[in-house]
Amino acid sequence: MLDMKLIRSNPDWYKGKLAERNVPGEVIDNLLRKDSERRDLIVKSESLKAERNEVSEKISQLKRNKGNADDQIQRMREVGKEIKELDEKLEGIKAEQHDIEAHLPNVPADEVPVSLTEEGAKELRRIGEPRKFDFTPKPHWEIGENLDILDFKRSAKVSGSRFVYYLGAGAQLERAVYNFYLDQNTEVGYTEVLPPYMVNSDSMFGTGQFPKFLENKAGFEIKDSDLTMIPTAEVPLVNFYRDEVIPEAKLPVKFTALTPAFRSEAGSAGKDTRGLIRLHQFNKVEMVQFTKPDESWDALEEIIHQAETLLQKLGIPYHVITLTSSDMSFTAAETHDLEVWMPAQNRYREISSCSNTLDFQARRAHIQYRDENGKLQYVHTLNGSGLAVGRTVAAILENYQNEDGTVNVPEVLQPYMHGMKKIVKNEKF
RNA sequence: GGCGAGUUGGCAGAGUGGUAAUGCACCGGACUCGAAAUCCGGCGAACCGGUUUAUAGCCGGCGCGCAGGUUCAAAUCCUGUACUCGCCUCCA
Repeated sequence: MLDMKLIRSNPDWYKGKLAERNVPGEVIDNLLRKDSERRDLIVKSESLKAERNEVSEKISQLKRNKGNADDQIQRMREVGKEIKELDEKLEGIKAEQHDIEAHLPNVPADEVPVSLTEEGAKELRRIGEPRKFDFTPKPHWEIGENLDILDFKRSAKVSGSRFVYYLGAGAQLERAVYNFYLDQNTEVGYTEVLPPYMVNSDSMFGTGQFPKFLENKAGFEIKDSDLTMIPTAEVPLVNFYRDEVIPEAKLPVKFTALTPAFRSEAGSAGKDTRGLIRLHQFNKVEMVQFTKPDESWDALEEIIHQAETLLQKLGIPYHVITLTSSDMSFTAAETHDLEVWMPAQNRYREISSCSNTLDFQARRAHIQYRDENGKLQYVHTLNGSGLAVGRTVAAILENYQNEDGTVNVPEVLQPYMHGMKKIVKNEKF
């Protein structure tokens, strides 16, 4: 949520910035109109309420002295009616204003490339040489199916498209990857969390998924309940402190969690229909930080660095890009994606998204801290994948494949695989 | 799933229709070399609006889990709902 007071005092600046994210200027004009209408109503209603309080006090005195207050009561009956009418109108305007505010995305930071499409993302650096193959590298789903460590046919039967069974060494590899990630993240100061996988709609609003998520049918809501399957661990991690004041001494708070992420992938029909890239359910290790306002940009660098370290230890080539103003998630002020090299597709694919939301989520979720002057301030929240697990497995299968169809296990994962150095065909299934 | 109790300021805790006691804590002052104790005064949360250069001050609104209702007036009455605790039932 953006600060209404700031929009009120710098409307043109906000119009310009939000135009970079495809928000028409009329939306801001409309918002300002609602805002001033709302405040007019407040003034009217509150002055009547002040009068009512005053007269009620008199009525109370008269009654105590056994006087007659019929005139005043008659008058207050009218005033009461007027107040009710004004307040009903006010509620309507408030709801309309809130609806507009709830749909306004965060303002892009200065470094963000301005573009109304995803074209124009800035490449910051490229790390690791893509391997030269002396055979044609296979896509990961072929490798996985040939080795009998991935089964997309049976998942389709049991659940539908965009699900998968990992089997044997495949399941073990997935587990090795996320255990490696969790160990690495906790080693640099993140507290491991195992959060709920379903959250209520206040939480979904707090991190900025709702209301748009509902309109786009992007998530999986549980019928006849207020619960939604989490689309990312960011939701339960950030909302951990919703409606709370975090003691200053605790900041920065750093959480990491492994959770499944559930996404409907509405609107991506036909895209990445095969393999592990785009599933309704996938595992992800997430990092979340709560910081003081002046520390969040450093924290973003720290998160990206940690995500990069993971890929470097795995030995997978990647690059880091800055997303364009309109490609960022709704809540982000700036987002850097890590994309890993996928030999079979001959391109980089997203494996991590690291964002600073500044106080955008903190405002929605009411997460504050008390500064050295005792004043309440919104914290800044950040999130970054560290990393997507399924996509990591896909990247390992493709980058570490051998001509005979086997796959080498990256060295750092071998201890997590009971020393297994190579994945060979599993005949059991 | 059933029954019962609870939800009031940082904490504790009164208040069953007349507009939020009190204690601890906290802040200011007195006393003191200083502190403790004592005394005096203040403060009670966030939040919203008006005034203002001001996130200062002042004024007002709101405020007793949340949402409605009754009333001139609601922490108090009514309805719904969330959460917490206890007992029962069920269950990995």
